[in-house]
Amino acid sequence: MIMLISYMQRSSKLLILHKFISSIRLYNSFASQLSPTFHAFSNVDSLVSALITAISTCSSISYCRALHCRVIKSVNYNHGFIGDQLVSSYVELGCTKDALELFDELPDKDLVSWNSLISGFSRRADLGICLGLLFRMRFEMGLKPNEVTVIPVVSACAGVGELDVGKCIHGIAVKSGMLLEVKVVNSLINLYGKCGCLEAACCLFEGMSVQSLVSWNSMVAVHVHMGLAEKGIGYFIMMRRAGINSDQATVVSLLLACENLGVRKLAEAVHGYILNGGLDGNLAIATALLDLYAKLGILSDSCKVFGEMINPDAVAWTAMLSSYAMHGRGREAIEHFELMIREGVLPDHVTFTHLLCACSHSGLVEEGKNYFKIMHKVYGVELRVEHYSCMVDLLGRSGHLNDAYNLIKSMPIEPNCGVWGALIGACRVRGNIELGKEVAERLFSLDPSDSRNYITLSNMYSAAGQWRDASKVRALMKERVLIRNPGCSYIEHGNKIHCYVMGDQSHPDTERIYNKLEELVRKNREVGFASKTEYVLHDVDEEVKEDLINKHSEKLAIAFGLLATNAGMPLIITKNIRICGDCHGFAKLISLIEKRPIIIRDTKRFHHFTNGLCSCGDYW
DNA sequence: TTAGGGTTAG
Repeated sequence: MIMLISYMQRSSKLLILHKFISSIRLYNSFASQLSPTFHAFSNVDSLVSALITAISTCSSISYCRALHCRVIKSVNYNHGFIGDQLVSSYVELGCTKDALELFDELPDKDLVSWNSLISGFSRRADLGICLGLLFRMRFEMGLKPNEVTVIPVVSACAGVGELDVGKCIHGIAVKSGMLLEVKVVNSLINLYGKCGCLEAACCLFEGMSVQSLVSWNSMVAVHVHMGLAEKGIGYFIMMRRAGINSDQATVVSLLLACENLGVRKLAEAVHGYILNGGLDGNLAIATALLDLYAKLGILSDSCKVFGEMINPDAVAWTAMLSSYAMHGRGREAIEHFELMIREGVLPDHVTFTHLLCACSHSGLVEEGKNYFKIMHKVYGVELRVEHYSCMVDLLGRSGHLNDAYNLIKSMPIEPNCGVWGALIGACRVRGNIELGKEVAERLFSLDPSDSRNYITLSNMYSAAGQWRDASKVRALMKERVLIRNPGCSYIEHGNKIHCYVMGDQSHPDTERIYNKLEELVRKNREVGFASKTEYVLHDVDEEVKEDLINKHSEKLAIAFGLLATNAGMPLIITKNIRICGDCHGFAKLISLIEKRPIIIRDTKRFHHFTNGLCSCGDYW
């Protein structure tokens, strides 16, 4: 209980809850907007029924207000629970203040009224309001929560990762004997799974007398969500063996598992499963598939899936926009966004995150600035911290470091690690050590455990030849027991993922790979390519530097790919960190000399190398 | 009750 109260005190949004609104709002100004069809009803019951249908399906705030006005004029809020329906629609449309004000005005609220409002705020992942309502319902009204109350509250806890609060609700559920209800257990499986307590999730699952399709789906989903794709697929197999038929939620989780594993063969198999089951018309599945193909490097397939969609929604449009952004197609991303607007689909905050990111990746500074300026004014989308991160990246990487810094200083919200991270990244690209050092200090205090901050600063010093400063940062890392993950490159071939680290000799074909690599290095030299040894961030002789750089993991993966696949076949390689500048130049030339398209994905984006050029236009 | 789009740094 103390835990719940402390959470409520932390949530400032609860202030809204305690505001008592006594006067009825003046909705009369909206009366004129009412559809004349409502005047035709002589019987009140039929009018209420028509109004309820209209309210539950209305998609605009102004129309909802107009309907509300009609309700005030003609009927009682309790008639057919029309008041509850209005409250639910206000929440769905994002008018949370209107919803809470109207809710307080409703004369006879029962358990269903409270539950439907809690459920609405749960869908908005607003745990603070959910808990506030739960308390008011329990202690002001004396109503005892039932399963329908508990499930959305648990779901909201899972949504925001509030495990401790979720555990309290779990306790309430146990005391009230709600654990016999399958849906309650399912919501708890989801809570524990999402919060990383897979053991607790499994324990609940095993303890169920009957597991429903949703219970199985939850087990697949939570494992995939935690990065354990193989285990998630394992649950899918067990589910099929238990004779449970999958549905769209299962398939979406399977697609996410494919993304997690990065295996194209598996993705194609799941795509076949989707086509066989006639599930390709499902929008959520098609969106997940589109996104998966983009993340596997096959943008043309993403475009194909998007082209076949009927009435794509904002999520589908955004997934396609993000795919263009990820592949460095800034201009196409902008065209796609403009088309989305012309088609009448409203963009949201995620759409703008990708749009700004697309501008940033392609160096479209003026376009990005313009979208940032109008996103709230024209489209009503609130500026979030991630939008600032994108803008800092856009300004900083294009060389306007001071503008980027000034933007951070002018932020009306607290800049987080993401924003400062974008700035330090730009400092590294632009070689501004002074500012980089200052930003690194901020990052060290904001999150001392993130090894990336130390590595970036150390690499900046190394690139400038300040070896002593670089080693000081490394020593600090060691002192704080922070580990650096080695850079590695992956390439899929023959139902296997082949992984290489720098200087790797573990592959059975090592000798052939190194011979091929030597040949490639020689060919590159013959056409005048000199190794960019400044990318070797170790204080060693020039000769050793050249030897080290020629054994980078992406070069080994390229050599293996050329040996293992037929002439002309594209090579798709994934890296766990950013591609190095020398390897970028190397891949460009190899794509020309060997006549091979090479696609390299680093942590987030793709570089498409064809005929000696890269899709990023060397802007990255 | 489960499921689709999330930027920025190694």
